[in-house]
Amino acid sequence: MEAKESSILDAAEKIFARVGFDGAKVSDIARAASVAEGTVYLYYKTKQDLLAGVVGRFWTQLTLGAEAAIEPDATTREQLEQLGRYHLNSILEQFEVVSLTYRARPQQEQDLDQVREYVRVFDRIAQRGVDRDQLPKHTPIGQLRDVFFGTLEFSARTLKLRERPYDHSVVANLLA
Amino acid sequence: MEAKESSILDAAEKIFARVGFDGAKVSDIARAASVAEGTVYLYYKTKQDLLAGVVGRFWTQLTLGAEAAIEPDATTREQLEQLGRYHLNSILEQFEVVSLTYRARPQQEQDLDQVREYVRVFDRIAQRGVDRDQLPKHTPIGQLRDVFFGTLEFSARTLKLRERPYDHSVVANLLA
DNA sequence: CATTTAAACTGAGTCGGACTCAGTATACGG
DNA sequence: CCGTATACTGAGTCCGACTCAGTTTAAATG
Repeated sequence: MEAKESSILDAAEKIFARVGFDGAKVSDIARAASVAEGTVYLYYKTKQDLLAGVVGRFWTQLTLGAEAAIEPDATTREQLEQLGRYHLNSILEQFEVVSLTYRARPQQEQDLDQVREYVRVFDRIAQRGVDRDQLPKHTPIGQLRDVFFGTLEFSARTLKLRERPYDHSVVANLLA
Repeated sequence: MEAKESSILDAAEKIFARVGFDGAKVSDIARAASVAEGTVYLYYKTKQDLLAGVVGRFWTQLTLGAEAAIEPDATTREQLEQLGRYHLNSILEQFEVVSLTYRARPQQEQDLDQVREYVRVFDRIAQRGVDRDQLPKHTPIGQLRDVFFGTLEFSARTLKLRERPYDHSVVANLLA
């Protein structure tokens, strides 16, 4: 990815986050990226495509951050707590960008590949937990994953909508 | 709500569900409702407003259905299973309409009032469970609610995106 | 009933913003 | 340098959300 393209993505992310997908004009994004409107369309076929680019990059970076936040030598339980805290903190801090994910096209497989990649971080921790007998032999990892991310995502939305301060006990309680 | 208005909502729901919010033209919705385009705007200020109408009605009906699906004399545990099954079945069956909820404006308080009303069905069951000693005295109902709906919502998305058949064990396992 | 007045409805026209593409600038090999 | 390809530009096109002057329907009054 060359400089011009990520400059477009930067501008798009900033403006989408500020005024939302519908409120953003491609012409404004182009100006913020110091580029002509037509240039945006050289890199992204449509505005919707540009959104997919922003969202994809975000989740890719989140995956990298998550992997960095997990201590390889910690117990499975500790690792899950680390991931949970990292996840909740991240989506609360960057709630506007996360919200843009809902505007991606779920029927377009490719649009959500990076989200799947991110979710696999959980799967790897859990699988390793089973392998080294820190989780029961037949733990239903898929269902556990749904509980984990589902709860955190729903909690985050609730917290944001109510403007309540973040209750740090959520992660700890969830694992109990 | 007079006949013309619900005819507009019916048409909008059908077309939004089929082609999505962006793919739907107000003129098509108007024709499907046997009404002029301008008439739609007498009832709803904007297309976004029309969406809020569709989504609001959906959740209101879901609340009624949920209340009907719960046996007043059952144990708390049974009631939660009933609600869980009803919820998961409903959102899987009407996934397209549920998805429209994500296009509502979360910052507009009023847009999500009916969703909050629906969620309160859970709170009432849990509160009653505490009152009649079927749940521990200091059960954190709010967090339990996040786990409950969060997990089901995330599971439903996972199931839909993977086109897997619905695994009925999710609800049972969740409560265990 | 006829008549006035208000309310509901209509759809051709306006307007804004996503997207196009003919033309211009820049890079690069010979 | 020149020729050619590649990157970029932004004025113009097109489409669909939204408006509003005009028309129809309904209600109120005598």
